[in-house]
Amino acid sequence: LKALFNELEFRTLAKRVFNEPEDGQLTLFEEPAEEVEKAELRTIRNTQHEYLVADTSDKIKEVVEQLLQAQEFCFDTETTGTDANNCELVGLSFAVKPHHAWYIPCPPDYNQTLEILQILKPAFDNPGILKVGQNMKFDLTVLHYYDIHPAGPFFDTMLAHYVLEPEQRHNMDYLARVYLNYEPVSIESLIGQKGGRQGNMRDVELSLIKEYAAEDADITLQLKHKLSSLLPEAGAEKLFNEIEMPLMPVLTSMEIQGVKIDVENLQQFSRDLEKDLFSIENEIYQLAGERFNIASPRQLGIILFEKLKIDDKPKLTATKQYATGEDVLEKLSGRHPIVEKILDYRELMKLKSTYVDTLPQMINPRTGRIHTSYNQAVTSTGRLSSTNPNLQNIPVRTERGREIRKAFIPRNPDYILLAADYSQIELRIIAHLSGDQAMQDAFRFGFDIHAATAAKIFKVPIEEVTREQRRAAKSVNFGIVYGISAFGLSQNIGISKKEAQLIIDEYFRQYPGIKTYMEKSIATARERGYVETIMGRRRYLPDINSVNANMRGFAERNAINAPIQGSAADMIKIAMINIHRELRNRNLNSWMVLQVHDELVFDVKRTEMDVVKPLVKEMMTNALPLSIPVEVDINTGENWLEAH
DNA sequence: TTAATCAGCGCGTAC
DNA sequence: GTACGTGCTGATTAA
Repeated sequence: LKALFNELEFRTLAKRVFNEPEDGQLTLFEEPAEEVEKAELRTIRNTQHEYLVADTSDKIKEVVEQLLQAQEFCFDTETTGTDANNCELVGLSFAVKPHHAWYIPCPPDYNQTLEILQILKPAFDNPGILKVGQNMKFDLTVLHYYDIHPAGPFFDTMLAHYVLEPEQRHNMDYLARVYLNYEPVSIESLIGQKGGRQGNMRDVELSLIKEYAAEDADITLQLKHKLSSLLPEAGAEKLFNEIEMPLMPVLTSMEIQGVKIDVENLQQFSRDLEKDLFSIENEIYQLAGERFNIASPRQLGIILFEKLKIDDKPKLTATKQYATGEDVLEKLSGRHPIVEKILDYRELMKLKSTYVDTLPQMINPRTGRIHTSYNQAVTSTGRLSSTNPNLQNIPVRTERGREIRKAFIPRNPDYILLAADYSQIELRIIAHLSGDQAMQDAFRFGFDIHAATAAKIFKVPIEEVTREQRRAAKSVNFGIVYGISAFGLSQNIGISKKEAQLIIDEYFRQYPGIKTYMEKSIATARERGYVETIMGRRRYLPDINSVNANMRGFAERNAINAPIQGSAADMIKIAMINIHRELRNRNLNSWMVLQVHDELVFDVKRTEMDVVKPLVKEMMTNALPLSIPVEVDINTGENWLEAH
């Protein structure tokens, strides 16, 4: 089993950026500094507390009485693993006031645990009580399998901190150190270090697990009080209460539903890929004159650039290896027939190892479906992310890649998939935020925006735009969304930096409002230290005044990109909340199952399609009205590709 | 000494 | 611009 603390450990090391302006407290997370700080942190050993075990039905009833009298209670689940859709409940902890908490152990016998939870149910069901927790999606999912479906309102400390400090980390241990100067009992002290044969919560002695679990509920409740007082001054209350908190149970539902996969189809595809890979592999060995590991960039680089010498001044990577990325190989594809074979090999290998062979292994034995995990507190812009597996990067671009989308199917023959996606949402948001007349007109007239842009920057009538011109214009529009640099654009469409700059200059002449808006975004970041989305989601940009031009440039592109990408995220989140509410209020048997940034996928009961399709379209279109039209493309199909 | 594990990196997928 | 996963590789840790 993996360490349970992974449940809350979301950020990669590389993502840690510590630029806390106010008090500098947050700089204590470099490992050595952490050791120094440890001495000053309070712990369970030097902090007064009363943590009680409730292990009889009478004692549990007493707990419920206390919960029902409270305005809010905090709860936490202890489980046998980190996969909420496939683990067992080991115990629950509750807190209603600081330094006091109860722990209720749950036996391995499912029915006995069900009985315990039935006693607790009135507290969970009561909509007059605020339920507090840390990463509550996990707990709600676990409880779902025990027939407990807690009613809101909710307060998730992880999400509260996410709206306050989106770039920081949000796990409980971190929050406890920063906001309470407290270091909680580590999970490792209970179940051992991560790497080796880590133990199981089920096997931890009651007295130990009680202290750990009760402390979690206690600390989380204390954090709630700190964080809730910080929300108003950060202008984050509305975002928290009207978007992130209501979205949390929606994501819980989506994860629980999961999506069905056509395993036979994938297995056949895997055999096809294997055959093709085998022959490509042998062709490569023939052309190279020797066998080597094609999947090793290092070995491949040596073959291409030292043995075959297909380039006399090969590009190098950060670590001085030969660069063999797709863009590099693409440029060399005329030099030697091996290059195209390598590109083919790469594509097929990627599909096979990342998707075709992996997805079937991710099927949950309990449900027979795939349950991704949406992370609601990881991106600095407000987007969601998806892991285990990541269902937000399923291929769509290439012919063979699209085969994988065909394997996403409805749950049973009574169902059909519905996919709805926003058309050009980020460009529309720029048009809205900037007020640029020309771009607004293009959307109001319903033009193909890339063709319209091409017509403008190449000064030709829109009907005479060539495919090449449209392609270039599309890249420029993409670049605009990302906070364009001449370098980035030149890389993208394979022209010189100078030519790219000319195109950008012309773009800004044609869309002057866009240029002004970008300058304004950067100015705002300089003045206030942050930029924000339509819903007031902030992104702090401490590097905006950096003396380092690279860092400053990066911050400036973020100042442009964050409100755009983030406002699109706000919009689809609002749509998701509204759609989910309507589907459930009407007791429909159709379900939202996937979100891919600008797209929602539903598993729809065929008999309900007449209701669901217009509902989805309406709710997405009007989630966050803009000064220009919002368009939603919507389709149905027997698989995700067909519906797309 | 050897085997297992970890972490960083190159790469490639999505929007 | 925002993410996540896989495989390779060299370094570190455990047996």
